[in-house]
Amino acid sequence: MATGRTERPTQRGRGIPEATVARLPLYLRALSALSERGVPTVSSEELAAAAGVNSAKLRKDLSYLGSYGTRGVGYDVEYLVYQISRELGLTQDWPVAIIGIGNLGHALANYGGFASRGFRVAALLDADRAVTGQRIAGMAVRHMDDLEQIVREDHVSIGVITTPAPAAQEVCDRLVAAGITSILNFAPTVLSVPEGVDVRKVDLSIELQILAFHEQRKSGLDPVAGPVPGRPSKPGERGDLPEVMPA
Amino acid sequence: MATGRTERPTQRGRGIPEATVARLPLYLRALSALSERGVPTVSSEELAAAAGVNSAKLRKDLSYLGSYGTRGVGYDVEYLVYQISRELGLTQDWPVAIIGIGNLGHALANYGGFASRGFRVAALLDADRAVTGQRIAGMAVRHMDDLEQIVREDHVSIGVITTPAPAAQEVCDRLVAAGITSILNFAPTVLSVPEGVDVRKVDLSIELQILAFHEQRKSGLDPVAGPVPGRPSKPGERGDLPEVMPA
DNA sequence: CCTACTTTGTGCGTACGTTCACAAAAGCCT
DNA sequence: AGGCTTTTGTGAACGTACGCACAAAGTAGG
Ligand SMILES: NC(=O)c1ccc[n+]([C@@H]2O[C@H](COP(=O)([O-])OP(=O)(O)OC[C@H]3O[C@@H](n4cnc5c(N)ncnc54)[C@H](O)[C@@H]3O)[C@@H](O)[C@H]2O)c1
Ligand SMILES: NC(=O)c1ccc[n+]([C@@H]2O[C@H](COP(=O)([O-])OP(=O)(O)OC[C@H]3O[C@@H](n4cnc5c(N)ncnc54)[C@H](O)[C@@H]3O)[C@@H](O)[C@H]2O)c1
Repeated sequence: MATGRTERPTQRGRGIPEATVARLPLYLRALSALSERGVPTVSSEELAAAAGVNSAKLRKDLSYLGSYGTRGVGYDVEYLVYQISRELGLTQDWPVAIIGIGNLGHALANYGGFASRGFRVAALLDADRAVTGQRIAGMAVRHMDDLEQIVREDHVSIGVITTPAPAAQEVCDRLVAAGITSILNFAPTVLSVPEGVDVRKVDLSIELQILAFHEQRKSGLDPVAGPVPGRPSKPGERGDLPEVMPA
Repeated sequence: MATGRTERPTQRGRGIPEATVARLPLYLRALSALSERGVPTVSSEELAAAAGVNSAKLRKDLSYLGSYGTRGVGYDVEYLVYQISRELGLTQDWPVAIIGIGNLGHALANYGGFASRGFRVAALLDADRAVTGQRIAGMAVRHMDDLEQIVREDHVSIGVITTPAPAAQEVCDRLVAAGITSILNFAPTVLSVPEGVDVRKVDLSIELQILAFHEQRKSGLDPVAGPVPGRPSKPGERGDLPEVMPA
């Protein structure tokens, strides 16, 4: 999962738990599908199944938003779509800027799924003059020189970083300086940002490594005990590894 | 964060907490950078800073792997790189198949960062005959007809789904039937899989929605309270839609 | 109106994750 | 060798998350 530093001990007063916030989009998606099929109401059991979660969890999550269900009946689909959208801030428009129009930036720029939920690609930016000026998905790639102006004029508040890792921190700093307070980072680096700026990351490599970990477990063999690169080795050492044998 | 269904109550005995597993790749990346710079040892404080976590957490995480540090000194970089790699299963090769070579599949296929950690793109697959046969990154796109054979012959154990959402479950089922037990899903759908198969998802749209939620909070205004679409309302009816006015 | 049934909203026990804080271990210097 | 410094490894306290199970609230039918 791409988990970023959006975490806080959990907000005060009216705060919705972070774990819940992360699931709301899931519910919203399931509800949208129901809505399109013209389904008027849905029970927590059905909705939970569609979202792939436990129904008690779903009910608790929804209860943070308010008491929007009807006992004996379920939830009104349209009404709940609206409430969740509102809570997530999707009733307003969020202009997004994509920085680094290479392989990945290209794919994102061409991606239609963005617009669907109030996220609008407002600008594509790159530092390479061989790239700037190109038109992608009907939009000209602008040069990084124009960053500050673009952010200001288009009220961009979300930046997506798809530059190579070594450039990411620098780009991030510029985005922050330009006034952006939410960043989605695809570069495999830890970004450091001042208080008040949220960073979330999407890291393919980490996801694969987590899968590999479990895959290895499944294949029975414990973490391959093999020739170990000599321990830091003080004086004396135990040479080899644990040597766990699972029967 | 893309969080998938890799969760389990936590393994028995020798089990490493899921949260820890998710951070190991982060430590590994930081350590690799240190290793390249020729740094021989690192303290938990330094490594934690590089990975963007609390040092106590880092030490506890590492302690699950074993007692690999030296008090008063820190951790031997090379040794720790090896231990984490081994634990994650990166000392072996993981052939990966990418299914759905469109915008995103293309970008992934061209991406070099894969190979770096033992993940090898073994096959590119698509259902569209206009796509199959094309060469991408020196590799021919194969047709879905060959899926089972490819999985068998190349020992593919990890599948990456980059098809449109409506096709994802069907593709997933075929992957599972072919023997794949780890799936990374980029399509915005909940996949259902049998016990024993791990699915992790990467969902851009969810990440943006989480950012929007926090962004909205930061902009002061609570979730725009405005004229609400008439509550579900018993009998029939429900008024009209949102009509939010953000002042 | 009253009874039977459905489904929400939530209290509560449990498990999991994070952080503090410190004893114990190791190196270093005299 | 002993004392001083550094830094690990972990016990314990706290906070967050999960899911069961059930009362309360609603619908439906007579
Ligand atoms: N391609 C993938 O499938 C993939 C997958 C996972 C992660 N990533 C990560 O995403 C990032 C982009 O990957 P990619 O394959 O698109 O790389 P790429 O090299 O194709 O594209 C990077 C783009 O960023 C631009 N750039 C470089 N420095 C810049 C700067 N300082 N300011 C603005 N733009 C700058 C370059 O001109 C280039 O157009 C990398 O960090 C990569 O590790 C990519
Ligand atoms: N492009 C992005 O930046 C982006 C971002 C986030 C999520 N996604 C998601 O990733 C997925 C792919 O996006 P995309 O933009 O690459 O779409 P795309 O339409 O460009 O590519 C999809 C590819 O999948 C192939 N395909 C369709 N049905 C198939 C099947 N049954 N078996 C095998 N192959 C099949 C198609 O032939 C096509 O080549 C979508 O689910 C999308 O929502 C894309």
